[in-house]
Amino acid sequence: MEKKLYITTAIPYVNGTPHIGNALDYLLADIWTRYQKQNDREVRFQVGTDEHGNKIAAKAAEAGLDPQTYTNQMYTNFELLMQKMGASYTDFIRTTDPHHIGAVQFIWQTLLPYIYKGTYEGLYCAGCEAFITAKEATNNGGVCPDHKAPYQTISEDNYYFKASALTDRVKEAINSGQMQIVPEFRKKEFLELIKDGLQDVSISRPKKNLSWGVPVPGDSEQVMYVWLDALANYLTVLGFPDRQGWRVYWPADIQVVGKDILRFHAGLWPAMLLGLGLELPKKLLVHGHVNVGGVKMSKSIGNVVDPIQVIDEYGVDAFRYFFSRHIPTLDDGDFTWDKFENAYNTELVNDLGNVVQRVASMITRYQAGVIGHIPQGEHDMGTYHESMDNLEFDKAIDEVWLMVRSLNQYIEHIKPWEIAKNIKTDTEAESHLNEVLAYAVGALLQIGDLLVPFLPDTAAKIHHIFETGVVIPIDGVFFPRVYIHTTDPRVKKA
RNA sequence: CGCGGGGUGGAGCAGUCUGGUUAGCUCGGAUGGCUCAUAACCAUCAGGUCGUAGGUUCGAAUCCUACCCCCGCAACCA
Repeated sequence: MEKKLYITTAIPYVNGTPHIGNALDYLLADIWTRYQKQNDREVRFQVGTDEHGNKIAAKAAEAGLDPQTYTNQMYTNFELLMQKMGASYTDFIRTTDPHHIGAVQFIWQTLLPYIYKGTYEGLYCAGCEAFITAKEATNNGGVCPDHKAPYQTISEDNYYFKASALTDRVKEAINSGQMQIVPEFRKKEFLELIKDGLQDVSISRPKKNLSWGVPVPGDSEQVMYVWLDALANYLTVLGFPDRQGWRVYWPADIQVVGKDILRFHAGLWPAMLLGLGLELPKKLLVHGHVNVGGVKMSKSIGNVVDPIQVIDEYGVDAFRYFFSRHIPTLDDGDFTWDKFENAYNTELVNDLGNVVQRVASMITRYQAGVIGHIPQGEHDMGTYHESMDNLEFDKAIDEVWLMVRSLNQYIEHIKPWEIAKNIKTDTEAESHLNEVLAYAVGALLQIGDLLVPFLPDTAAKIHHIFETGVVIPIDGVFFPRVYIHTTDPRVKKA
C-alpha cells in the first residue's frame, strides 16, 4: 500500500475555552495540508479534544452535570474555532469515543511488558484531589491557595510505563533524524533534557482519586492517567488497531505541537510507539508561544486574546494572514492589536487588496473587462517552495508579498493610464496596453495560487475575478479598511 | 560555572556557520511624484559606535576571550 500523508494537531483539554495556541496548531496544520493538496497529495488531517481527567469531572460537578454531558457541551467550543478558522481537517476525535477507549486499552495490554506497579509519592492537596509539583508548592508557600490547607506528602499505588528502557532507541531516532524535530534548536534542547535518560512515567491512578478516565484492563481499582490516553489519539483516530486503513497513514508525516508539550511528544510518545512496535512520526513541528506586547498571555493578567474575536472582527483570512506571516512558524511571536491592525491595513488592504482592485478597474475601464490571453506568471518561486518544505511558512508568505510589491512597481513604471490615452488612435498602444494588463493578471493569478494554503478565501476571490478572461466586477471593496482597536489616521487629519 | 535562545537605526527582523563593495528588508517619520486604485501606489531622504571591553587579521556585525543584559526551560504541566 502506498503511504498517504497524515498530519496531526495536539488535542486540547476541553476544560476551558480555545486560545490562540490551539488556533496556531490548526493554522499550521491547515497550511501544510492545503499546500500538499494543491500538489495533488492526499492528506488526512486530525484534530480532536482531550476529555478525561479530574479537572473535567470537577468542572462538570460544579455545573451539576455528569462528565460526559459536560464534555459533550464543551468540545463544540473547539469545533467552532476550527471551523471558523477554515481548518480543513478530515478527522475529529474525542477521547471519550468508544472506539478510542477500546483502542487505548488494547495499547495498554500490548505495552504490558513495559508496565510495572509502583508507588507514587508526592505533595497532595485533599481539597483539589490532585498532586502538585514541588515547584508549585514552593510558589504557594506550601499551602494550597484554593483550600488554605497545607499540602500533605502522600503515596499511592500507580502503574508505571518503563520509558527509561527505551531511552537509547528514542535518542537514536532523534539523532538520526528518523524522527526529526523542527526547528533544530528544539532538538538540541530536548536531547539535553534527556541526557540522563527518560524517566518512567506514572500512567494510572487509583480509581478513588480519578474516576473519569479509561479503566485499566485487568485492574478495576485503577484508571489511566492523562498522557497515555491522550497521545494514543493520533493512532486511534486512524482506526488503530482493528479498523482497516490506518497503516496507509501511519507514521504521521508531521505532528504539530507547541513547545510546552514537546517533551511528551518527543519522549513518552516515541517510547510508546517503540513499545508497540510501530514506526515513529517523521517530523515534529514545534511552534512557539504567542505573547502580547512581550508578555505571556495569562488569565490572571487579563491579556488573553480570543482567536474567535479576531476572526469575527476582521475575517478569517486576516486572522490567518497575521498568524502565518507575523508570528514566526518555528519561534515565539508577539501579538498586539496595534501590530495586527497595522499589518491588516497596510499589507492586506494597501498592498494586496489595492493592487487587485486597480488592475481589475483598469481592465474594466479601458477594455470593457476583457483581458485576452493571460500569460503564465513568471516569478521564480524557488524560495517559496523551499520555505514551505522547511516548514517556515512565514518566510514563504513573505515571498508572496515581494511579488505583490514588484507588481505595484511594475504598474507604476509602465503607467498603463498613459498608454490608455492613445488607444483610440493608435492600435499599437491598444495591443501594448492589453499585453501589460494581461501580464498583471498573470502575476495576480500566480499570487492567488501561492496564497491558496494561507488565505484560501482570498485566493478563491482572485481566481474568480480574473480566471475566466473577463473581469468579474468586485463586490464592494476587496479588503475594507478597519480601525477597531486603533485610531483611524484619516480622522485626525480631517 | 544547570540547559537553550537572543541583544543590529523609533518598532519588528535578515545578514554571523563559509570575515571583504556605501550593514539589507518591512512598518513607522519627512519630502517629492502619479492619478488606474481602498486618503491607496511609486521614488527619494533622515535615522544604526551591529550589547560592552579586549584580541586575531590588510580587513570583523561576522572568528577568539571575558563580561553585562533580556527571554524561555529545569520533568508527570492535558
